[in-house]
Amino acid sequence: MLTIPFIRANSEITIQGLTKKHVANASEIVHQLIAMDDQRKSLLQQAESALEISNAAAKEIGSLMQSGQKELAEVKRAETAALKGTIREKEEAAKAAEKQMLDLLVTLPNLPHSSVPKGKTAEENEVILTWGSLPNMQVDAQPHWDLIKKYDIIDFDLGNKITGAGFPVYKGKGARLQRALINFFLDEAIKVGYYEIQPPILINEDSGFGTGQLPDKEGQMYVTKEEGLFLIPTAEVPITNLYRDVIVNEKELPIKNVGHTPCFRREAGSWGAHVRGLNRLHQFDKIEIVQIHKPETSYQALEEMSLHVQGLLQKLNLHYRVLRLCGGDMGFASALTYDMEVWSGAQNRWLEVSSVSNFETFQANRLKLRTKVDGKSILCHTLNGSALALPRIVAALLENNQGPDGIKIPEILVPYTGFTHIN
RNA sequence: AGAGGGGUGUCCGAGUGGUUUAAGGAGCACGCUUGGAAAGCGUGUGUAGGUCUCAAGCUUACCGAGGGUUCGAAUCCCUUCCCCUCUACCA
Repeated sequence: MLTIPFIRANSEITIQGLTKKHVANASEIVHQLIAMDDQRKSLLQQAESALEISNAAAKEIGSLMQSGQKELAEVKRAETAALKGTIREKEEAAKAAEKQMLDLLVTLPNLPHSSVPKGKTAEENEVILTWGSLPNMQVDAQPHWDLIKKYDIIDFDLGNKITGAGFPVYKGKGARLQRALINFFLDEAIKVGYYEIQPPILINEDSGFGTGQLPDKEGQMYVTKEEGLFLIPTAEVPITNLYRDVIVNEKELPIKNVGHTPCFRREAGSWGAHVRGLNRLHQFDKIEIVQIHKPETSYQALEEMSLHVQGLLQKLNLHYRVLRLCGGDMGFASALTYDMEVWSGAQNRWLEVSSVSNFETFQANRLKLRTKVDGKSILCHTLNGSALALPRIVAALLENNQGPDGIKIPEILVPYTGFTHIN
């Protein structure tokens, strides 16, 4: 969430930023917000000055009662009783004005970083680097949805039976490959200083608000019927919310956390030709890295996180590219996002496997996540990234490494899997 | 899940309708003292909003959260969350 003082002081920058993110009527909205804030302030002042009078009178009545001057106290009481209505009225009006303003404010996305390219669709994302080269594919190379059947390692039909579409069952070497990837990714993160967290995978409404899923995107999350808890769409939500309503000691920054969780996405309405097999699921596993920084170090951290993710892909010897997302393709809360895509040899297309973002103060403002610098409390910057999401990595590994003697496991994973081939 | 007891500032802890402007203690910071330190003494010590050119000051809210009663609520009432003890259940 953007802050009102920022918007007031930088209304032109705000309008330009929102326009880059393709918010319609940005200028109108910004001016409306400022007017609403003026209204809120004025009402608040009126309520507070009435309260001040009433507080003073109450105190006076108190001391009159104590000294036995009951009659004088009664007179005073009758006088102040009349104030009650005014106070209530003004307070309610101020609260309503504030709510109206916040309701509008929460609908605004974060402002993009200056390096974010203009553009509306995924085609306009900027490719900033490509690593490796196209895998040598045999002529009859099969897509992963055929390979998983051939080797009986991932079973969609069983998933359909026990749950529904998009909930695969991993079996035998398929299950062990999952476990190997999870441990590999966690170990690599821990090696470079991340602290492992195992969070709950159900979260409450406050947490959903804190990281920007609520209000608005509840349609993308599963909810429990009795408690109204949400199944997490990513570990970002619980791990970042660990710091909700926290003033972090400056010395503890930066904070670097990593966690593995299953992720649940309803993906309502997004099924189609390009989402076969492991390309898009309702439940999948992901290792997420989360960092909390002082403002001046967050962009350096973003680059470091991007390099960490790239290092994982290089160790797995996957041909990949890095994109800088354009204004229209970026997430709601992000100021700058890099997407990593791996080449899927049999589908002949790039698959997004990671998204690394700096949210600057956007989440921190919702979370009330602050630190103190020179005695003043300031909002922290939050960042996160997938390092990595499993299904599309599995898809690419299966497709790119298939051969006559089965699927070759990348060397670095063999100590984790305990086998060299799936066959 | 049932019965009972709780939730107060950085921490401990007092406080059941009116100088509470949240006592007292500890911690922390600064100062005095000291050869240096400790002890001692003194001062300060939260968050958010408003007012203000800045600062100071003034002011409003905050005693788990939300609502209510009252001229006045940490204190009374309602709702809700969390913690502890016992019982039940369970991995």
